[in-house]
Amino acid sequence: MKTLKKKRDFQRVFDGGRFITKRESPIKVYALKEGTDLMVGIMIRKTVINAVGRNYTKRQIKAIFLDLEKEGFSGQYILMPTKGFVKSEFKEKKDRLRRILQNFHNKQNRNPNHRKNL
RNA sequence: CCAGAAGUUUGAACACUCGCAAGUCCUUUUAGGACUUGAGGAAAGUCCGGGCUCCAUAGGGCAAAAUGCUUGGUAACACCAAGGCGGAGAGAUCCGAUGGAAAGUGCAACAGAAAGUAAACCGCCUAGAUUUUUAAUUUAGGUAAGGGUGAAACAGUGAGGUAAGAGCUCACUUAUCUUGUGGGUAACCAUAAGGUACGGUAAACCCCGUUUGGAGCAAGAUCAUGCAGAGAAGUUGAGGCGGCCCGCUGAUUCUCGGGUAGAUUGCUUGAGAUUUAUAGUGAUGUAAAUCCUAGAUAGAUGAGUGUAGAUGAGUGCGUAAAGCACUUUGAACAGAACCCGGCUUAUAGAGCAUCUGGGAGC
RNA sequence: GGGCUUAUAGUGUAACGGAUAGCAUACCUGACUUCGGAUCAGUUGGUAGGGGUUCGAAUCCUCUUAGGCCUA
Repeated sequence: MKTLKKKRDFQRVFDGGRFITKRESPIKVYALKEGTDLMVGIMIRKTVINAVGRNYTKRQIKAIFLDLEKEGFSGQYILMPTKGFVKSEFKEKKDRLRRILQNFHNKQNRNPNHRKNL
């Protein structure tokens, strides 16, 4: 797992990718299916929580994505957590993120077949 | 035992799995392995003061700003200690931007007669006039003792004195000034004599004393990468010393357009830490020994699970308190970014030692 | 890193240290109307939070909180 650091990395994801979560979801995820590596960028607003909390969520998300990498996920993601996500438990966070990524991957794999059938 | 006051220390343990940064070593070679180390008392706010770097070795004047009892401490301070004075409290103790109002200017709503070189509303007294004549009205004076207003009204009490009164006089008291004496380094305190009764506000302007050159690690130094030049001013002094003038310096500077934006250093050995001795009421100083203890760069220093578990809540036993058992909950404020000394603000809980008042027992 | 500045009713704004903190609009109540709007009458609601100076503070000083702007 690697982290997105430079401004141009973020810009590339924003240009090529799209939102894969619903509007009322507590965490917003921007995704781009590209390459075999798993890359994550994290954006937390200053108004959401103080510096200690921001670092804490960042570490938790890193730990979650390390596990997800072992399960075989790939792609480039930008995460934007809100207050609801930050205050939830570790297990909730992990389940939610895994579900989001699974949905995204299933759609990516299914869509070409779907078109052929039509 | 209850109620308070003030100080200081600490501020989340163990095991397993996975993972981050720096350094050292090893293997193989630019990846992997082993070992060691890795966030606070406030790292925060950025409110003061310094170090360090560049600009004159940081110079003079004006302006501006800060500060304001005394002595000491310190690299320095708007910090700290001890003391003086004033205020709060029954006390331990706490609070104080605490120089000058007799250099000048201003301000004081409402109320009140009057808010400052003054003042007569009611009242008191004297004289005259009129009338309804031991009284009332009115005119001219005297009067700050009494009333009422206000946050604040030119000293308080008593006696004498007087037409009535008044520091007008006297005694004691209060405040303050001058001089002397004694104590204290000093702020100041005590006391004697003589004078005075001169209001408040400077966190209003102001006056007086003291202090302050500017910029900030994106300071500054070095190496790479990249591009395209054009115009204007300038040794008859551009620009700089970021408020202005003097003074100093002495060749580049400005505008438009184009281009690159990576790395090294500064960077952690320091007004350092710990222990002991010693000087001092204390802040703090001195000496010796030992130790080296984060240096990231969108920002590392951890994540999960389990054990144990402060505290809170509930239930049961118990007359009640204390206590015991079971269930559940599962730990405050907060993240270094050049470095130090303070201040301020946030902070669950735990420990240590001290003082005051009250109650009960011996 | 270094400076400056703001906070007044739901909203937009006034206010010399002395007011019961003003004005507009919105909200609410009543009248008018068959009903609604417009109109008329009336009510509610506020100095960002602590502490100090002063007889008296929205105003002066100071700390905190939340914004905004300039600059390197």
